[in-house]
Amino acid sequence: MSMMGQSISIGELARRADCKPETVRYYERIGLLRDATRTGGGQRRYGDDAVRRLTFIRHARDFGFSVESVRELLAMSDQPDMPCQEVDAIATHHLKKVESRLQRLSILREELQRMVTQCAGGKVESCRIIEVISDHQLCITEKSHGGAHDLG
Amino acid sequence: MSMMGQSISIGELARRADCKPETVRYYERIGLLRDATRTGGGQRRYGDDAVRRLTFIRHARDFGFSVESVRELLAMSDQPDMPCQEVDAIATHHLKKVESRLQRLSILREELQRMVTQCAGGKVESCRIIEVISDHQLCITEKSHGGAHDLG
DNA sequence: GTAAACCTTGTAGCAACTATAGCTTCAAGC
DNA sequence: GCTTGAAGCTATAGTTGCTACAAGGTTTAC
Repeated sequence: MSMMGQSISIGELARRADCKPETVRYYERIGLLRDATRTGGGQRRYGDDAVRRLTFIRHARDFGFSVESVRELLAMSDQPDMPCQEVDAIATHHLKKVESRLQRLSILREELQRMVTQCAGGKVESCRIIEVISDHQLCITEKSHGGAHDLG
Repeated sequence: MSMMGQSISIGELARRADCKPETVRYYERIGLLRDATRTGGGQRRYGDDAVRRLTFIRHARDFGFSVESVRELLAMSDQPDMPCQEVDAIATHHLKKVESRLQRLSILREELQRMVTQCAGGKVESCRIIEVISDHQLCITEKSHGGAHDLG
């Protein structure tokens, strides 16, 4: 137990875990963080345990674990005596996803590289990029590229 | 001009471009596809041009181009006489994004591999996976892993 | 005592669809 | 011509993981 008890404001907590107050409130709302104790005026105050917990969450998210996976990981880390098979299962599953995404992305890179390299810089009419997008036949791979999401 | 004119239903169109009717209606709503002609009863009917356009859209999306990029690519492919610099710029920009995502994902893979390999399969208390998530110091890389999104 | 900095809730927005509900229309068989 | 079942219609809400308001209330430092 720290001497200070619950003395950290939401802004300070967010700063320590490198996120924003809105995110902290969001995690509370969806039940990743417990309801904070409040001041007389209704503001949230946290202790060091909350800093650790939020740091764990942010780091797991940073690893790409979904919020639901983080929820499970948290539940398990709260049960230190349990065997860690499930933890391992979640991490392994996640690793597989990362690996398959990597594979599809590297196919995509090749395809895009080819497109860009072959574009002679003339008119749209004869643009290789437009051609390849128009005609799947021109792709190296038969299959789809996996719809590489959220790359802007 | 085809003999058939506008005779393809939304379901058939979706099938030909490998997507769902909902997606077609969505593309119409956001202006990627022009408003379809309608039967007396109000159902959409399409011609071969719509098949080509939708196929282009789906393929571009499959390449990971954002809807906004697709919109620009479509506008350009509608102007065959223009120089294709902008097309090239969009594709090159996208390629860069793919490359940087690839880099971050492969760092992530290493990190996850290390975690999973070092997990001895004992109790949660001493689980390497939980430890690494708890303590960023244990990571190979100083920086964040880039918050690998949407991997499930 | 007051002003700046911080906090509160609730709601809406982002991307790119996907799904649902409750209804209407179409095409084919009889 | 009639029935039936698949497919279509609109409108709206849900998905994921936050982020960004608006319109106020609280704390803290001077």
